[in-house]
Amino acid sequence: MKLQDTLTRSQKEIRPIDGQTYRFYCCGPTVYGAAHIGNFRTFVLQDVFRRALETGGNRTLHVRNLTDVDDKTIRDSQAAGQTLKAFTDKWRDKFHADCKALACLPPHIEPSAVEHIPQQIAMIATLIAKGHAYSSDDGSVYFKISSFPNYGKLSHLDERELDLGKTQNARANSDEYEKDSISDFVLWKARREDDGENFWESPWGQGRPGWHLECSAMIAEYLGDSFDMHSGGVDLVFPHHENEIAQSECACGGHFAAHWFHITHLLVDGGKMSKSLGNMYTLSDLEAKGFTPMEVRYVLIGAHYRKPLNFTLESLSGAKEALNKLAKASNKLAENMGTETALPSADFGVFQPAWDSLNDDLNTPGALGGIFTGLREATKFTGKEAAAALAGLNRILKALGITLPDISKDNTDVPTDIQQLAEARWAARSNKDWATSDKLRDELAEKGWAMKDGKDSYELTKS
RNA sequence: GGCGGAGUCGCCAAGUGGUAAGGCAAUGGUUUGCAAAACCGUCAUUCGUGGGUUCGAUUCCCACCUCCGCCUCCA
Repeated sequence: MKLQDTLTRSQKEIRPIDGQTYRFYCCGPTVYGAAHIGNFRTFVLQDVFRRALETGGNRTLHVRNLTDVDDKTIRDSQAAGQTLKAFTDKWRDKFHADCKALACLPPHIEPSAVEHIPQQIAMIATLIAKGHAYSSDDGSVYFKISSFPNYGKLSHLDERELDLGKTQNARANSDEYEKDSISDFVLWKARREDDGENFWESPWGQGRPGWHLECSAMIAEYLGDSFDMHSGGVDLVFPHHENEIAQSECACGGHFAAHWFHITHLLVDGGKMSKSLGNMYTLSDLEAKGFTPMEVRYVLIGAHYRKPLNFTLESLSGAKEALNKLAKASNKLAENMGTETALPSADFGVFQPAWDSLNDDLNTPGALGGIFTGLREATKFTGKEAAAALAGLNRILKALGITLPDISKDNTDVPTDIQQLAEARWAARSNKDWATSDKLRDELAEKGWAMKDGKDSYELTKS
């Protein structure tokens, strides 16, 4: 698979270092609230990346962390009057439920920061021993940026630019901790009054780990000093991933991630998403509006991951129809293949262009287009050909993580009163009593049921 | 101020130095008592604006406009 690499700013074929398993790390959520669709754009695209590899017959090792200790989790758990663990567990469970609803495969390993404090302390000790970090008087530990010449290679920021950024922002929060250089970042935060009971013992006193370090330590634990790919939202490029590179390369040697995959932020109605604008949707918000998680997923993969995706409610409605169209086509293929069976096959057939798009820098919208184009041809097939097409369709849909809505007619239970109304209308219609017939149809519509007339029978569907 | 990304039909969105995929919506027809559904069609001489290079640009170059991200703990 060809994939853009943030570090070299070029497309590279991604291959496993060990020649067998694609081992990659994705920065997971900070569990202090429900993730929003912007967060999910990242997680869904990472999921497609993994699915595409697996569909291609490859093995993967997917590691994604949970950030369950940081300023926000501590602050909000205290505000909620809960222990940090109770609070983060609750949001972790919500995150898992949302991921499942969005058809994201659970990572093979999902380490939590709190459960890896010893590994983090060990890494800090190594960094100090090697001269890349120092502790300050208050018991915090900082990474010494000047000790790592490659600092800035991922975000392409040189020292002058970093300095400029600082002066510009002039840090309202500049000094809670003491450090040698303002660019140095914290590895271990000394315990503060407002941390409450959330602190751990360390050689430098009580405190808690810095955010960047959590990931480096967990990566070292599960993926070692070198692995195939590291991913996250674009905003993590600097400083988070830049700092991870510094920590990990200095502590472990190795070349850390061979490939950097960053997903661009989405826009909502052409502008940025923000709480104050009321356009920060969570999955639950959208479900409350009557959309299904699969429709949300469809929209999220509807744009290339390196381009801004403009999320609108209108595109969500479009997704609903597009999924229905796919489901109909799928049923049509099943019907046309007769007694044949859609055996799994390595051949994509008419969907080969869709598969090629997916493998060309994860071009998901190109793949979706390829599916519809292929379907135009495939729905004319019969017997073996139709069976082969259905197998190909199932395979490409699986790679995209799309499951089709069940549009079979007899899957809904019709309440008795609705059934009676429908019978009454059918009788009126049979007697050519159009007035009564239309009136009853409206009545059914008000109750949320659509009555569609066939030649000799009718069909009731929930609207 | 620095670095980076984006502007393609009403909406979402691919793509390419050789004349614009796909989905939604819309719309015509068949069908229907009328609808719905289904099926068959139609739907960008044009790719933010202005220049330039070229036989030819939406695709390359320059300028400008607009939007977005990052510049120390935000996916």
